[in-house]
Amino acid sequence: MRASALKDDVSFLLARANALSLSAGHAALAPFNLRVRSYSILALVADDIRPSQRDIAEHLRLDPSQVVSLIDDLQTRGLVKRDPDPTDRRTNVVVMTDEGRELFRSAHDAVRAAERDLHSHLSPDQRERLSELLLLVAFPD
Amino acid sequence: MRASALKDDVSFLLARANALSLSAGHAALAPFNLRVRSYSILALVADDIRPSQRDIAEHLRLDPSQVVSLIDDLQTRGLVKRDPDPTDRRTNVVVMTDEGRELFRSAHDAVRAAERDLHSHLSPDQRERLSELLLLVAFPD
DNA sequence: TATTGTTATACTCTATAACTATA
DNA sequence: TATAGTTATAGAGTATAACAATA
Repeated sequence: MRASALKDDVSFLLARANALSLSAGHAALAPFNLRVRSYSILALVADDIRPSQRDIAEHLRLDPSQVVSLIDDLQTRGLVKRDPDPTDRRTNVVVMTDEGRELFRSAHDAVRAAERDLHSHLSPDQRERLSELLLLVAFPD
Repeated sequence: MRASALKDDVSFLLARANALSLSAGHAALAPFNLRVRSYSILALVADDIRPSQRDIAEHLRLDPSQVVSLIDDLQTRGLVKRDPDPTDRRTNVVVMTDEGRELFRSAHDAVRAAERDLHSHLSPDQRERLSELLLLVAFPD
């Protein structure tokens, strides 16, 4: 069964690997009341890049309209806030609050632990190479 | 932006790579009136493994109840059919029809072409290694 | 008792179009 | 004329529980 036409199909392997990773991620994030997508936004904002909602949408491959409600939720919970961009009154810049930073730190640890667990059968070298190759595929530019 | 906390996060890269691959896949499959999931079922059935619906569900990480409606659709279109398993009257074995085989062949070509295009910036060696590593991650057993 | 396929339901995610305020 | 954010809506994907037939 493993040796089906799909087994050398990179798209299929990608889909299955991602499904496993998503499950593990959601399980790890549940205690923090975060989903993978809200966690990703926190991660993006955590670096003090001050991204606009548009930046977030593009980097996370989300529609701008989805970002609205995700940020709404995070803002309601006091984890991020919207700052007006002084140079363009149309755009909001998303920044992290102290509570957000703290929650993200714990969530980040949990995610890393889950990931380490999920890939425990890979050698450090294999993990490294996987990461490099995936970066190429995820950001082909 | 590319250099955010997420860039060395395998889960994130996996998610983004999969999103790109899904888009390309859906675009390639649209002319055949297939979605990625129905295509995957065809691919699994195409090898004459005669999988049960349960087998399909497990291998594709779908809930058995989802498989029902996917097979319903494919069967209505005459692409697959359900054969009773002689050794266990509870289970259906899913097999391909001639039309199904023919459609799958064309769809398979289209998917391969799209995939080749999507990974055209990788060397053959990199593609090979990516495939091997993903197989390890997708099937950790 | 446990398992296969099935039905039903609710929730999340994804995709699209249209609107407003700014540029 | 184009872009950022927003609202609304519909469709696809996901998760769960319960049931009949069979093992």
